[in-house]
Amino acid sequence: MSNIRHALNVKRADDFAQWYQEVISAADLAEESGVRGCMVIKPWGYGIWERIQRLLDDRIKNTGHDNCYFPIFIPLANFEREAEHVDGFAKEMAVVTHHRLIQDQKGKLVPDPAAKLEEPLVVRPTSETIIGDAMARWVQSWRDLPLKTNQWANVVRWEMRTRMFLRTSEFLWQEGHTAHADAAEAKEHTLRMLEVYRACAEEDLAMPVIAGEKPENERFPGAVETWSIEAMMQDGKALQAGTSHYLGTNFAEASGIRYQDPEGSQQLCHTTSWGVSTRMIGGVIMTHGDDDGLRVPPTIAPRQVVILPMLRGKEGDDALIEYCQSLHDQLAKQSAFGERLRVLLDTRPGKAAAKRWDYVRKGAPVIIEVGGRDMDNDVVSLLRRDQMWAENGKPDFQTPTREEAANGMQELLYAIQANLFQQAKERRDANIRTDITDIEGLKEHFADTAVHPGWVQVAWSKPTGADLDAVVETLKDMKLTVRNVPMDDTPTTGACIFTGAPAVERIYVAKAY
RNA sequence: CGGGACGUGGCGCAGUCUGGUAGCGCACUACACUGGGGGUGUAGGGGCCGUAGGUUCGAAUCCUAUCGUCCCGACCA
Repeated sequence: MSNIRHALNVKRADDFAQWYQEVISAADLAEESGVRGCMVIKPWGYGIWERIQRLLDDRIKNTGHDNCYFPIFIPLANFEREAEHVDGFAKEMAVVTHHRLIQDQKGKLVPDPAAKLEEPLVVRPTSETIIGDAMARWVQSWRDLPLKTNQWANVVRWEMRTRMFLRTSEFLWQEGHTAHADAAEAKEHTLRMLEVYRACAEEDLAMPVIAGEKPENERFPGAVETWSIEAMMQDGKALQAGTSHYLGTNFAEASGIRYQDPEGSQQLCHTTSWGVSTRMIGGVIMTHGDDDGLRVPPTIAPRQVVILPMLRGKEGDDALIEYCQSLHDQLAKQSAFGERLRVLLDTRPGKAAAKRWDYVRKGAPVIIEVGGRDMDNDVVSLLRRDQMWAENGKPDFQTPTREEAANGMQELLYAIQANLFQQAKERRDANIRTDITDIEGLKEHFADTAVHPGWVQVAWSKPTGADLDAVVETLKDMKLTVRNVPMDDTPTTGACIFTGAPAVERIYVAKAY
């Protein structure tokens, strides 16, 4: 046990925040950019994002959406139209005020006063307003509805405190925007996209989530309802991994999105918006990472299988590479999860044993090392990243024949995917308490640092306004937040843990990212 | 944005208090040895010490400003 020499210097149990950063650098996912709050996403990290994009984009297309692209700059006046929206975002906006630079007396480049924009442009923090404008043009008749669009884009929110992938000033995301004829259809669509996110998180990212409705205080600025998927990280904190909003007619009114109904009268559209971002990658790290680095689920791994020939820089290398190449080709012809296998044969000079640890840290699901002796016996040495340590504290290499390795790969990848999900789900379920019925109990539970705090689901009366503010304040003192009310929540009885009034539903309470 | 810490070769650090012009480990390069495993040895390459001013004969070291990073808080779809 303790004689295992892990690939990272920091252990999750010792310092989770530092471990998180260590994984990002050790797995070569991203690095600092020198620009406050902005990061450089490196090939392995971006490769994971591309995988998520591909899989989610398919799901979005399959639910009837087409991709568009809207400008990164939004006229200030345009942004001003929805009051709550402005309140929510005004304090974190990047603003463009000039369109030219000139050199001052000292030779420094400064904005040219003569090139000041008459109306400043804001860098989009989200695109409801500018897409609303387009929708107002595109929608005339009830026959134009529903209008279902999506865009993949970057957005900017001037964050006070940033953390790689979890909260950066600039981040990449997908934002869907739809317009519907009535509330029922729009609400139904909001939930449909929430379900798409749930499926994407659980099936593609192997990250179990709770899908549910956000309480009033956590709503998106300008939304009537906000729904989310919440994932539990290994330190017990909750991560909001995706949101879906029913916007009512708020943005339709602001942008004039109207249609003529079959009877000939003008009606306001009901709109929705929903998004997931590169934050998902932070979720993958904190869901699947271990003391040896990242573990990437096969569905989103840029490379699912890495083959490392044990080269010696001598004659014999060529035959070994040929042997590995044939394994590579055999694997690359196969499929799993409805796609061709992604296999890397790494023939760069260097020791296989040394390179192995790079891929362990990156979390490649399957690592295959092949030496001369393997070749002679027509076998390979195969390491499963999701269960890589043997009893003796050494990497647990299996030695199937080349045929067995090739023929069993699809099944192996399915098994790894399932195992990662299972591990995460068991850990989450083991860390949810549902038996706490008073504030004191809540305090005790979260004060005891010896116990993994996780989440607590409590009965509550769904307070609003000032009553809700009081609840939020109470929780804040304990560094807790209300997360969401799960969709499959059954009617509850008893008293609200906060107000004492009759409870109407059960909500998750947790520390959060 | 408030409090704290920090910024020295790719990474991790020492040197800063007591100014004299840069060092260690890992990584990297070459060669040799080794050869089922993150190996060993020898020899090398790489840094105007975040940036800009200032004090001084002389600044990584002292002063000022500024940029960036981390932690705590406030804030946050």
